[in-house]
Amino acid sequence: MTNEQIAAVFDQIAELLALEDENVFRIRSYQRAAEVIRGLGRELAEIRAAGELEQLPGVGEAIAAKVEELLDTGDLQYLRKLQSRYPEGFLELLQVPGVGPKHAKLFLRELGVRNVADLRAAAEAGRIRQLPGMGARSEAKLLEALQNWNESQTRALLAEMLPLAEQMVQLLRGLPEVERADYAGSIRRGRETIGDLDLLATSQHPERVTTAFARSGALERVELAGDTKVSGLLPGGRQADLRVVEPDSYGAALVYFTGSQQHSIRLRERGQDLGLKVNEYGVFAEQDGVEGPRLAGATEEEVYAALGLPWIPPELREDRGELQAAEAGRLPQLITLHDIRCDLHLHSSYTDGADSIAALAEAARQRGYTHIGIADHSASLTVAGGIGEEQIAAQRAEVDRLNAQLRARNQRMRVLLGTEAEIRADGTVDLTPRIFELVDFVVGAVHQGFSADPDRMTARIIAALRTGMVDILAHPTGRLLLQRPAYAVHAAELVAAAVELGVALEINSSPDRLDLSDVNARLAVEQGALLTINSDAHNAANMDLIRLGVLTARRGWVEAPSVINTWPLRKLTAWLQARRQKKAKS
DNA sequence: GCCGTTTTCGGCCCGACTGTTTTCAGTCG
Repeated sequence: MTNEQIAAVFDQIAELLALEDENVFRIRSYQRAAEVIRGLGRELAEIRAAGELEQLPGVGEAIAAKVEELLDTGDLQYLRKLQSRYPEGFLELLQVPGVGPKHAKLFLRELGVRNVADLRAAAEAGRIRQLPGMGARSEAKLLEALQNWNESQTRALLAEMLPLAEQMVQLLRGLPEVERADYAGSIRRGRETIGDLDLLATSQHPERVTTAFARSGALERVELAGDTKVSGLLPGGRQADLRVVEPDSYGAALVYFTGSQQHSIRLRERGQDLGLKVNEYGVFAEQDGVEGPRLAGATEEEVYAALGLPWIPPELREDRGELQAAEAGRLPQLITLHDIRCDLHLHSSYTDGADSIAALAEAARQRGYTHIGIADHSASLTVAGGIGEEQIAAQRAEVDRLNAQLRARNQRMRVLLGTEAEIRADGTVDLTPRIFELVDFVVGAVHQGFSADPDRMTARIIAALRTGMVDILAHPTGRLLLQRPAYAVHAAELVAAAVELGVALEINSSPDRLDLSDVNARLAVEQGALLTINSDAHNAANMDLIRLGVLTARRGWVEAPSVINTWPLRKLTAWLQARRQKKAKS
């Protein structure tokens, strides 16, 4: 079983235990274990083989035993037992906004509601309002939630939500009484998919802002509106939450609403140890349960400082060791968009790209880059109009002409020519070494035969790397977010091979790829792999997508020096030269 | 269920909002 599958089992156990009205801390243990497992770079099977399961944070004797059972049998008796107490599909009820374990069980017990369809029928028949603790209002809210449920239940891609978030922040900043406004939540942390949009504003009069926002029409439907909080649905059905606090609390609120929840919990626990209370309004001295004066709150830096920590970049706030690193003064110097000097995976109009090489070079120059790499599809990817040696030779001539022109105009921009080769099912590459008479570098990629099992896929890619023909491995795990699962290969083995062979692993910035993932990027960093962050743009405008790749890299604790896109052109070409010489010798 | 250079037992983050059971439980993040 994959880490993701095992994490999903623990999430399910947590939901079932909540139905059982179990101790909340026991429930939280399973949730925490699930999150820790999702954040692992290594596969659980490997960690188990090394006898290190119980060394994972949040994994003790009981959970370790369950991991082992899942790895050995692909099944878990404990889960089966819990599941057997509820109808199939019952847990889906908990996905309906406003329905928690208590109500779900009430519906089952009193009305025989077994799934979402039953619930809808009961609500439409007016039977919910007859239940103890429920009324006509509860029933109406439930019906409304059910109506919007389908459209809002899937997560959205980061790229889809970022513009929406920026738009909302602009709107908020334009409201009277608003002093500051920002987006927070998982979008500020740069997560690859986003569940809902968290917005934060400051004002001396929070209630005026929440009222104005609720009336602004920004939300298609307002679900909840209080003095400091508004929730509702954006056009398109995405959930949005606005919180408004006073300026003195801005930093504390930003920390809190940026999360992650686990990061917030760790901060509050740390506060407790120091005799401090941490909430979204600030850090307060606390004695015998009595809240003392506010020690921090206006800025994030101040809040972290009150807890004896340096400011932690939002992308790291996942409870994946960032507090320990901060305490030890070992936070990474995260790569920034500003560090990027080039984009090495661009498609031109020679194949399925929209723009000429010259247009791409100019777009890159405008972005402050000093060089780019064209990597059009090679001949065997016919669906993308892949090109053979003859056309690559024509590209070479054009690139040489263009570089001469750029030099003549004293423009600090150079074009490297690459090609995106196919890694075939047998682990060979659809090119011969002669290609290096024409191109400066080769990007290797798998575009077909994805259904192969992970063992075979891993062997296939590593074999391709061993040919020495591949300088950059594009979108290494082949996932497609919200479409195709993340584990097409054994990432850890792939990283090890890339390190051994000096191949750069790509963080592909396509919105539905972001591959390597944050977790795998971190694994690569820890193993000392070279990385490359590329847009994979098929037109000049999409070169801006590299921002997503940089966010993903930051989530993976990536620092600039290990990313070849941050290197000066001279260093990059020297690296490629050295690889060619090594290949020639072998 | 996990965790611990003050603990191997007794803790475990904190607050907003809603609807309804007039004092709070349920849900959410």
